Amino acid sequence: MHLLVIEDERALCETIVRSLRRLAYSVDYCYDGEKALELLSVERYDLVLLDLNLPGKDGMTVLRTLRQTDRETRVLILSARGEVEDKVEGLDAGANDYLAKPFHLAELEARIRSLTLRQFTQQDVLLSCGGLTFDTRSRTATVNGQTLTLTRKETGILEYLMVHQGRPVSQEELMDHVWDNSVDSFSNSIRVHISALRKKLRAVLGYDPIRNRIGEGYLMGGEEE
Amino acid sequence: MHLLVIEDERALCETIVRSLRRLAYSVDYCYDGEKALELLSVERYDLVLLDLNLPGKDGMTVLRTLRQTDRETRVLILSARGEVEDKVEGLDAGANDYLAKPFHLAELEARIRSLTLRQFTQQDVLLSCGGLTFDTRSRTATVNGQTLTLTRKETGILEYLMVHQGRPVSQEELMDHVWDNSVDSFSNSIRVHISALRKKLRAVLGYDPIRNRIGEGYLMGGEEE
DNA sequence: AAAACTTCTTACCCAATGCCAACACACTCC
DNA sequence: GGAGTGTGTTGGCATTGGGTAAGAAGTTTT
Repeated sequence: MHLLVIEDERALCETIVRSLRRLAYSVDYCYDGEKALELLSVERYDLVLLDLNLPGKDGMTVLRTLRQTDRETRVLILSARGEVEDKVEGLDAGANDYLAKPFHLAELEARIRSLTLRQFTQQDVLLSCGGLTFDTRSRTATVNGQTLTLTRKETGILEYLMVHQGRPVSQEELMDHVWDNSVDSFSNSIRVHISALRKKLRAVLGYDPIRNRIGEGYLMGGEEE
Repeated sequence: MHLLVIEDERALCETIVRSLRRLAYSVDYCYDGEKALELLSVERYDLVLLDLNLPGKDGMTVLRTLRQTDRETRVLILSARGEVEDKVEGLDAGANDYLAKPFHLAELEARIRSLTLRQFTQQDVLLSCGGLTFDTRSRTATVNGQTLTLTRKETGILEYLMVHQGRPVSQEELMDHVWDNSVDSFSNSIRVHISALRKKLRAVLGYDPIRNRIGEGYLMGGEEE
């Protein structure tokens, strides 16, 4: 874990840094806002401990500037100002926590643990193949920025094929994964949907990215020809 | 946003619930730990406000039990016990924040915003999409300065869609997050509220910012076509 | 307790979607 | 080449999902 401590009271700063380093965190620190922004623009921190009363650019300015470009880095405000309005302002400006001075190191450390533990974040997974891109979060397919309008089944088929790129997928397998309730497999509805999907893809891509291997199934990706 | 308040002091519980509902949150509540665990095993909440001093199973037990199976749901502890050791214990047991009583509603609300919003979205207090802005602080929607008058459900739906911009949100998901008590999903009340919301938005924006993808859900933001 | 507003239910409409049948095509094996 | 099997395409039709209006049933406000 890489932390940054921004605190102009040297003694306090050193106390914090020392105790965090003892806990095996990797800690940078600085005493003013300018330096802080400089560090923040170069390094990537997991968590920033930010004092509000800083010489030069004050803490709120640092926070707002940071948040213009970076929403991800966690920020814990440390401030002598413990009024409700200050807390509300700090949190609404994008801080993840607000601890009023004076505080106990034990509490600070507990809050740091809580903030650095958080796993996630669910980022969009982009599948791509040829000029085709599929965003699994918004469940849309795009070809150089242009969104395709696909029906539900078409979307489901395309997603499944793109997830399993390079491997032939049998009709039966598609039935099982794209259809809710196993329908009788004598129907040719899959072929109908594949057909519609191909038509749309061909219209935009200029070629058909879905290949068929007789008896095996449908296949996207894999080697080129 | 779907919240659960667990607090045995009836008066306080009601105060909190009422003030949150006024902000158009969907709020469930209960007075003891057993009931809480029951609710938590059935419903899916965005955030849980947890008192520690509960009859029956106490708050820490509830938290630990929850965390055995669910690391995702956010928990904010509200406690009369403000000692450092209590805070450390609560946070280390998996709470995401700890607020000592007595507290100001304004601070509670700010911390709720911090915990519910930043989990999903990159944005802070103001969510925007098209010409539409949603202020998560006052929980009101505006179009170039003009405030829309929305009902509670409309506000809840709009907020949820705006927080999850770029992703289709199913009717079922809306049911879970905007409605307090799960209603049978055969009802089309969602469609009715969506219809009303769209009418209001259309009147002011001149277009409908809510798109529908049949079988998938409703969608705001994302690319244009 | 009436008034005003919000929410839910019912009912009906329309359009998007998926299914089927029928047929065309391609490949393989003889 | 012909028979057989697997696949592609099309258009019609039934179904489903979603939109809206109107009124009933709750809520909150006055």
